Amino acid sequence: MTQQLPKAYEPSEVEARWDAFWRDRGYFRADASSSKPPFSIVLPPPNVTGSLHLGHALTATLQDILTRWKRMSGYNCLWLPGIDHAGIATQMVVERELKKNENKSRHELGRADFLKRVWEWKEKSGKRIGEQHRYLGASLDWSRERFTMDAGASVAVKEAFLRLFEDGLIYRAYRLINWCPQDHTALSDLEVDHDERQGSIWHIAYPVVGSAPGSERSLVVATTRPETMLGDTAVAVHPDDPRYTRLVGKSVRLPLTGREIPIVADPELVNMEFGTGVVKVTPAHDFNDHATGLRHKLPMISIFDESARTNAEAGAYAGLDRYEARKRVLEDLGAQGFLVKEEPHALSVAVCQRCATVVEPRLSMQWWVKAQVLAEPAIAAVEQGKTRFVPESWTGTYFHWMRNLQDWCVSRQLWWGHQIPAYYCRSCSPKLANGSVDFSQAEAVVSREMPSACARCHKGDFEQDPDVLDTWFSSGLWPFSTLGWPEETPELKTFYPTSVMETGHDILFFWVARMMMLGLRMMGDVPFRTVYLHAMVRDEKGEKMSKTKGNVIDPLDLVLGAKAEALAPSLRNKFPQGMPAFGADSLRFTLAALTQQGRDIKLSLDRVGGYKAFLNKLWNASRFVLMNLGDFSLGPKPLEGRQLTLADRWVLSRLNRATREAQSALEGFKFAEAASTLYQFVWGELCDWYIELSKGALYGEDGAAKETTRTVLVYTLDRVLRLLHPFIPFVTEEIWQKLPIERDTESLMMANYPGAAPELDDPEAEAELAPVIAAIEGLRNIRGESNLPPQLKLEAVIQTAQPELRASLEKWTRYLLPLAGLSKVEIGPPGPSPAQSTAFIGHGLEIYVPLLGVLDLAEERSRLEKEIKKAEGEIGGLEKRLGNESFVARAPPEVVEKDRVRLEELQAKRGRLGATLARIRAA
RNA sequence: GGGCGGAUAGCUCAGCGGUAGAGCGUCGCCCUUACAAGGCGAGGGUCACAGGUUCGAUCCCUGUUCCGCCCACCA
Repeated sequence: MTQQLPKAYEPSEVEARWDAFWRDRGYFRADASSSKPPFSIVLPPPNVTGSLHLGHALTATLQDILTRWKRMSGYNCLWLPGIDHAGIATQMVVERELKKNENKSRHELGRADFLKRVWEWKEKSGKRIGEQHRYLGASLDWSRERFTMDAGASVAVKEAFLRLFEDGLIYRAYRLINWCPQDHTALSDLEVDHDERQGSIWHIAYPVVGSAPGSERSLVVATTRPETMLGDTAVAVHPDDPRYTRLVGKSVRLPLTGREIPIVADPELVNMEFGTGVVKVTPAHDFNDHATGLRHKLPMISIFDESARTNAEAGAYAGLDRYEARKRVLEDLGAQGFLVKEEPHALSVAVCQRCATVVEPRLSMQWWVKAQVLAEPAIAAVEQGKTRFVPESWTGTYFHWMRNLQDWCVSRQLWWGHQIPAYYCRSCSPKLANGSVDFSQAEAVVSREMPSACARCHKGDFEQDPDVLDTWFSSGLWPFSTLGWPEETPELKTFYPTSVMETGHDILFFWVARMMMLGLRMMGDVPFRTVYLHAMVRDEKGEKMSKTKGNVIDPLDLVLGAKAEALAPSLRNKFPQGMPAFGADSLRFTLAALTQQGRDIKLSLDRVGGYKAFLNKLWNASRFVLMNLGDFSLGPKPLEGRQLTLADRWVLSRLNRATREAQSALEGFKFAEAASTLYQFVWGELCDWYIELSKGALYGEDGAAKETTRTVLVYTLDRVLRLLHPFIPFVTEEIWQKLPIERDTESLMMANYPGAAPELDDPEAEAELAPVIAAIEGLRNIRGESNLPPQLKLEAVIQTAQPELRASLEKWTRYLLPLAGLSKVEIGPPGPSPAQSTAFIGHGLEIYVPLLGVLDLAEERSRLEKEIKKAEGEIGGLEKRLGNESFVARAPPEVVEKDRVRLEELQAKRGRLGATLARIRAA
């Protein structure tokens, strides 16, 4: 006896079981020595900062769909999990915790103890991230889980750094960098956001030295940062500006300090049209000014310390926060008559991506990667099609960025991260006043390990560079460091280049581009064949999810449900009773169904609910099948030699089409299309039609017909479960386990993914069933429109001029009668319609139902009038088009013919409806 | 200042040169022996706007307006 299913689908009950089942049997594990074709994806390692959000759920869903699909298709699949140490982000989180819980700073703890805390945090957070992935059903190979700071990654990082250094692609330089005064570290250009703000622009008069007293001439500069004037070392004008050419080479006296600075001509910095055409030059605190300073060999005066407080260079203004300094400078400028005016001014300020503090450009010694050199092969590889982007539109963005690369600042003044493998001799390096090594002046020795002896002084007392590497340096090595590089492992051989890099488009530059550059450099080949970039998940209104907006949805709340008080405010409104448990499958199916290319995903909770209903539908269809099987079981080659009935042939043909479409959608990364094809088949064809059509045979006498129906039902359901498994692994496994079929594997996830079988395509069957479906729908329309209860059996007359339609209807009354709720049907060629009947005309059929005194005449009249009006509207359109000579002459003949036929049909329809209406009126 | 998306039914979205589709929501009728998380039926759209190409445009082209994102050193 077949196992039965509970009446309603309960995701939490079902989903809890399968992850452990799969893992215990080792199904998620890849095999580096397998002879199957490889398919590999490395999971973009989530940051250890916290728990997963919906973006991660989308990542996991899409990658799991690909992996499960490929695994079922005979590939040796590696989907490799890992987590990222996320340098600055994690350090900040732990610092904040430390402050909150113990009211201590990291400096009070010291580097070693602080790092111990971060590692503790990493353990906890990493564990949670793993659990969350398991709740989502992600079939990751946990035996290969990695961390960007584990021993293997450290070896890889050192190796890569060393190689780049030896090749001259990593160097140290004293330059202007983005500095976060809050986090006290350098930032790369990418780690800086630009924020539009309303500020002011101030005009300040700088007196020209040597102009006649009394008629003293001034140059008026415009600036949004007046406090930086303390570090000005020139003013610049355009060489072609007639207003100022005479003054070039002279000097101005800096207000407040009285320092004399030159007037220089610079066509790059100065735009004559803008402001007064005079620009103050502060080479130590502005990128443009810095370049200008280099061009003119100007002194560079840093007036801020690491917290952006003014230092001794600021003279009387020393020791102030930069904004306080601005206030004081402006006050004094005003008091002394140098301030010409202040105007409101919209400006874009650079802020730290992590803490939103306004970034201060700062001169400092940092490590750099020569990005342009690495970019060349990365550009070429994409040009040559070795790696392609999906959607393709990202290719242009990639090229644009790659072709305009500046050198990459990779050193960070943090504690959490890979410490730079550079060492400084304590004996012969320059020292600071306090006796410690002055790293900014000392010469670095780059080495895998601490050197044993100094080449210069032969002593062996070294200190490692205290800085760490940008977190993206280690993640840039991820596709090969996780496979054992720099060792030549079997994994590397089998799985590199990886098949697909699936990630959010927000980290195209941060990560994808860096992997391309470093992969090509270190491995000599691209890190992945295809880059699929998905959209950002937003809330239903299209707003970015953020804690401050209170619209964050925790994926696990959707999966497991949550109490109202645990929800973000905007969700609490929607679910005052708490969030129901939709289950991982519902969430996964929703995310897949909403994944279009190049767009934001607005997560509609109603659609999550809708797809949960779909799972329930699938569940109940399966229940129906299982409860009607008796002791049936499906053997090998089940369809061979079967006398298939029309409905059987029809559903197999439709299944075949769905199979083909789902396959090709997946091949093109069209997740939504694949999901919706399968959805439509299951609900709209299998459930709505085949199951209904099968009931006659199923409830009838035992025998070959019943056996065949059972065969087709189980066969179709088995196929559907396989097709759907990559999308909704839990519920499909649960059902599949109960199917009475012969299996060559214990689990659906290891079963074969179905391919289309051309012999199942059956257009004749589809054509033959079409009039039956049309007749049923026509009769349902009459019943629905006339509010006739379903129990009321009707008698109908169906007339059609087409003999093949008549033949089909006559042959398949066994489908027509029960599904249309008829007690009797009369089928014939067009003739006089029955007296006092209502009509439905369409698809070549004229359907009449005698009124029998049960129908409301007025209602029937209005229904018929409405139908006639609709037909007439369409007739009008068609007549106009067919009356247009150029349409008839130029449109393809088949289009014209189609319209002619359609017009005739409609005219006939109008005629018949009109006649029917007249008879009702006459009654 | 460049670049990329988007604008289709009340909401979330498909469609992308030949009569506008789905889910949810709405309105009827049904607790029909898989499913009321359901069945059947219905209503609901000048496909942002203006031009152009075409026999024909929601779909192609141009421009405009909004929305979102990315890049850029505009004092």
